[in-house]
Amino acid sequence: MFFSIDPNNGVAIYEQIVRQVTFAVAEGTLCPGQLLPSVRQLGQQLAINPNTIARAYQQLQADQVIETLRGRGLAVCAGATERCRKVRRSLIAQRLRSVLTEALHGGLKAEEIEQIVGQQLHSLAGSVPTIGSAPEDVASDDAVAMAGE
Amino acid sequence: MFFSIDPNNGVAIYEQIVRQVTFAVAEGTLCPGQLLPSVRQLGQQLAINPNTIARAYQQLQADQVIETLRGRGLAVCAGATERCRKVRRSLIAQRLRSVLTEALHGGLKAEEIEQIVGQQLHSLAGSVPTIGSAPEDVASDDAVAMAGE
Amino acid sequence: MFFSIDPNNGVAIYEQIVRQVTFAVAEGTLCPGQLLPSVRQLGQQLAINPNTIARAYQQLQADQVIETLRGRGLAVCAGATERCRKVRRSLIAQRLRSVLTEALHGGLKAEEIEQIVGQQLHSLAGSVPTIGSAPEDVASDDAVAMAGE
Amino acid sequence: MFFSIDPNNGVAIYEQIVRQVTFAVAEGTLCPGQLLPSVRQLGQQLAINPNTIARAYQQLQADQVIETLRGRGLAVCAGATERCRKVRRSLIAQRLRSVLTEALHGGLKAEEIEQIVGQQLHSLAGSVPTIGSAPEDVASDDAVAMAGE
DNA sequence: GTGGTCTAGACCACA
DNA sequence: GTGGTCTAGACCACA
Repeated sequence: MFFSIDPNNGVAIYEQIVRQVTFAVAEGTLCPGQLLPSVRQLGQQLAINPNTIARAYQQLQADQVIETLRGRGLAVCAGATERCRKVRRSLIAQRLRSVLTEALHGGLKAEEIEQIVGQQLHSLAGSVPTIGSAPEDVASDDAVAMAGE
Repeated sequence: MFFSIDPNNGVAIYEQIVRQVTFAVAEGTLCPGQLLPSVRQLGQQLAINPNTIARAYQQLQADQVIETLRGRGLAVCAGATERCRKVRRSLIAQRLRSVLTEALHGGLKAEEIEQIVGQQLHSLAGSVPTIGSAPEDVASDDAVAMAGE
Repeated sequence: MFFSIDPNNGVAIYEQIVRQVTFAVAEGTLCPGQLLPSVRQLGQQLAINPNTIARAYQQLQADQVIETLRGRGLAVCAGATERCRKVRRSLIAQRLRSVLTEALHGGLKAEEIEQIVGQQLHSLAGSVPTIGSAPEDVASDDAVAMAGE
Repeated sequence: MFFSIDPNNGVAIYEQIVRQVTFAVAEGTLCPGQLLPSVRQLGQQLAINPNTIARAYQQLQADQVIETLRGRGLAVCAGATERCRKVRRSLIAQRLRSVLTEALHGGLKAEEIEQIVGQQLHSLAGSVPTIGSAPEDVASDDAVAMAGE
């Protein structure tokens, strides 16, 4: 499990961790029953205060993505994979809609936007380590939510 | 000039104003020499504290998008249109890249992402009154979210 | 709004605050739209660190009991009264069941327990300031649980 | 002697063990002189770390419920039955009063609470293996407290 | 003034 | 060793 945290991108650090864990579970990089890195360990690895990690883990517990095994650590919940897949799609769709709205609102034309998207997907596709992503349920948009903003 | 501010989308309010003014200039809704609404007036219109508006205007001055006309208010700078066009594309591209990176990183496949983008552009294209915009988010995608940006 | 916090009763302080706010909303002592005491103010009043208050308020936000009014404070959500009534009953029923189970399990007879309950209700009824409690929905047991004990 | 431990009910595990042993002695399931299961044995039976069992046994010794028989293990003290009866009633009464106070404080009416108690006693009475409970001394409330929650 | 986030460091229950 | 909770103090955006 790798994290890439950017403390200055406007998204709270704990939130970035929540999203990345959620995505890792959705993708199968983290499987039900598997232990997460400990609060202290991950804090050290990311050079982030353990309390911040703990806060992310707290939210992931509220989201029923992970659960505590007393004295042993935090493990991915049973059934979390499915839940995280839905949440992942919802989170991405939400951010996308926000950007697309701004772009259209700002006067960019749909074709132009699609072109930018296409370009970026191509240039990113190579560099992003797309670990054999499990097949996705393309069905409903933004089905569920683990916790409201 | 219409603004649509979402206090809960993670982007600071003053930043949203900066972006929307920039986009309006890029688009030609606001032309060089044209006066902006006063801090108080806009504050009242958006039901936002004037301090927040003032802060946005400060940054727009620093960005050389607007300038003070002594005793008359703030007006769009000469040459701002061109500058804002570049900035607009850059701002959008930047946000897009950020979302796309997260999506790919999170295991979504490029095709899937393009599909979501296509869907959303279609559903938004109708509702977003490009130029002289007004009503916002019509579609009901993304019911809830676990954690918004 | 009065709080009575016992730092040593085994229930986390922030949890006690969450419960008491929830109950106050259920009871109508706190009404939708009403502002809560500020984090710093309540912290001082209870001689508790403001961060602990903030944590309670965070959970109450996740529970959709309160919401932030940017820069102004935290206010009770619309619709929270109904929600809190259900939660209140559920929280009490949950604790009661836990005690009753222990009592029966430990060999006390049902009659004996009911007698103790009756005695205590009588002796407590006088001292507890039961502010005209709104009528209760006696429907389903343990409907929801916003916050487990 | 059977234990039912709930790791998530807010009461520390060692505390649950202390209470259940106390209750078993009160009830006569455990009699003076009788040996308790060893730390290791009980730890294995409950899938709990032996350290936790040991801590519970330590407290039971401090409470004069059990004592070490050199080389043979831990046995119920003489006179413990009587003592545990009082403690049992006190512990239950204490927890009950705590819940009832919260309930009244939270605006539930006495009738409503008694109704919930009645319902739950009926539904639990069947499932809880009430081992021939010894007659109880219904005298004083909250006589002693060996171990606070 | 308000809440939101983060750091640093402490103590507890449990393994 | 593990997570959970709490304190103390800082900086930020917003009113």
